[in-house]
Order: sequence, then structure tokens, then C-alpha cells
Amino acid sequence: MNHEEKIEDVKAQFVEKITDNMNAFGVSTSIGRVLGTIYMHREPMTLDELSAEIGMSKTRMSQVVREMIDMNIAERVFKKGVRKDLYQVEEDYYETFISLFTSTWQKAVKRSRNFEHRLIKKLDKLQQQPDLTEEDERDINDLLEEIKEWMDYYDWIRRVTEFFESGEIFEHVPKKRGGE
Amino acid sequence: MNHEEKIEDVKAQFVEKITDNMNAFGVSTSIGRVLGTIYMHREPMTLDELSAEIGMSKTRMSQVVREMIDMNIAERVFKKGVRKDLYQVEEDYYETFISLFTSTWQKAVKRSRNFEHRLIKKLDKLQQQPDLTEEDERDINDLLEEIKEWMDYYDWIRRVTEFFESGEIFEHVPKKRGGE
DNA sequence: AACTTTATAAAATAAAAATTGTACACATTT
DNA sequence: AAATGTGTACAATTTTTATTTTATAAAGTT
Repeated sequence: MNHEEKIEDVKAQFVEKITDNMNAFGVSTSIGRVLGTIYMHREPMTLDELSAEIGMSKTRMSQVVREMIDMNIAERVFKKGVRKDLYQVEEDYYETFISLFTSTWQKAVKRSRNFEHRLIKKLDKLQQQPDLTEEDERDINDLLEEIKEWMDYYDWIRRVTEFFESGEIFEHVPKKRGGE
Repeated sequence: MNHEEKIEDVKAQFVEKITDNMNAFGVSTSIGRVLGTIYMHREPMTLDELSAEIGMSKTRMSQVVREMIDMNIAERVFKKGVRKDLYQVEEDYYETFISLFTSTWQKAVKRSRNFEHRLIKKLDKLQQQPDLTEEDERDINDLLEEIKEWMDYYDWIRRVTEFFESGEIFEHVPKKRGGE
């Protein structure tokens, strides 16, 4: 193996480690690999290039890239004179990391809050019923209390995602240990 | 449907929402459901109770509970006179939420850092070689720089998990909006 | 207009993950 | 010691997810 090959080899291993890592953050292996590949390539890539480099079908590349766009960690870019679609990834991996969970978490939180609003309404109505036993009434109140506490929790998660998205996190956990 | 049944129904829907949510945080559906079920039951539960309540095989319950213990979101508790194993979940769901990602992230970060240390050594050795072209040399330096930046990034993630685990996050994103 | 190229949809296949059923070891009770 | 209850290892099955193959529509080129 000559020098150049060795360098390429290190690069490949590095991409594989990025893949592994993103995997730990809940991203599928293929997405991690495509991201790492484009990132290390420094330039936007086409589906065919990705397919050749990674050794997977073009169709799969198309699927993966679309998922990535939905997740907000890749985008299609235009280049004059190039017919094939070109895809680029966010270069700031801190941002990528943040995107990864904020979008998922926010969606989940939103769903939950809507849903629990409905549950509360249901329980409120139930509470109006004339023929409730003491125990029923106690159960309903406990449940209402519980649900309200969870709504606070969901709101906390929402605020945590904002804390990250706004970049405030970096004031308290700076990127480098010694300071910029 | 009488009142009691309606209350049970709301409870079940609530558990299902907890399940959904944990799912968004990367936890398998069954784990979420077991957690929600024990949580809403207020008391530690046995495998047989879980199996009956959730409608899944006891074997599966055993597997799920073990996973949860590994993840640090459940524990076996002892109760005098009870022969079956009893399992309890963390009641503070903020803590559960934090446990969920800190352990995974920390493990991934540790793996990456070890690995990249080895890559750096490899590159350092390569850099000593006498017959390098200019371009080889430049490539090696770029790669070394890149890897070092990623090591900072991994360290940042480690510090973020500490920020959560230590509870510092609550100083900046308090549990309730108005303050305690 | 005929021919290519490109991306992707839809169906088919392969691979991985979740779930169950059976078997068994270990402990407790009789 | 025999009988019963309990948890789990292991193999088998089902379900879900990832991936490829084939087919097609839309755009670009000749």
C-alpha cells in the first residue's frame, strides 16, 4: 500500500467512525455514511458518485438523500452546467447534531401536547357527571394532575430544544475547553 | 362504558402517548410501553403482571425489563414475602429522559475518541516517512487537523451530557416556566 | 421526433429486529 | 425427594426495515 492509499484508508476509517457515531444518535447507518462521505469529499456530490463511492444502488442513494433533506441535514444545490442533482451537507457538525434531535423531539412534543389537551377535555367533561363515586372523583383529579405535570415536562423539552437551536447552549458549554 | 372504565381508558391512552414519545427519543415501543405501564401503576410490578396488562409473552417482558435495567431506567426491587421479581421505574421522568441519551452518547463518544487517537498515531507515523510528495504531506496535515477538530466536538458532546447529568441544565432551562 | 439521461415510484428480495414457544436450571414449598 | 413456581437461554417465527431490481415519467440532447 503506497502513501496515498494509506491516506485514503485513514479517511475511509474516519468516515466509518462518523457513521458509527451518528448511529448512536439515532440515525440509520446509511444516512450516517452518506453524510460522512459528502462531508469528507468537501464538495457537493451526485447520486451516481455516492453510489460508486459507497457501493450501494442509486435508488437507495436517492432514498437516503431525500430522508436527509427531510431531516434538514442536507440540501440540493445548483451548479451551472451540471445536469445531475448535487447534494451538500451542513459543514458545521455541531449544527447537524442539534438538527438531529430538535426536529424529532419538537414533533413528538407537539403531538403529545395536542393529544393531552384532548384528554384533559375528556376528563373535565367526565368530572361534570352527577353520579360519580368519591373514588371516581379522586381518580379523575389524580389523573388530571398527572397529565398537567407531563405537559410541563413536554414544554420543558421544547424549551431545551430552543436552548440548543438558539445557540445559548454554547454560552454554557463552549465548543472549546479553554474558550475560543 | 361506565365511569370507571372511561377513566381506565384515558389512562391507557395516556400510557400509549408516553410510549409514542419515548419512541421519538429512540426507545423501542415495548420499552416505552412497559415503562409507562409501571409508571402509571404507581407500584412495582412483576413480569406476570406486565405480561397480563400489556398482552405480551412473559419471555418478552423479561427481555424488555433487562434492557431497561441496562439503560438505567428501571430496577429490581425487593419486597418481603413476594417471591416474584418486582420491577420499579424511575419516577422522575426528567431523569429518565436524561438517562436515555447520556449513556448512549457517552459510550459512542468514548469509542470515537479512542479510535481517533489511534488514527492520529497512524498519521503521525505516516508523516515521518521520507519519500512523501508535497501533496501527500498537505493531505496528511489536513486530515490531522480535521480529526483534531472532531475530537473537540466529541469532547463537547461529553460536556453536554455532563451539563444534563449534573442538573446544571435546570438552572438555565427550569422545569416550570414561572420558576419553582 | 427519436434517443439519452436522470431521478424516483413500485414491486420484489434480503437483512435485521421484535416476539413467541419450548426447554431447562434453580429455588421454594409440600 | 417430589412437585411446583420462577426467570431466562435458545431456537423458531413473525414483523419491520433496508436494499435492490424493474419500470416509468420527465427533462435534456441529437
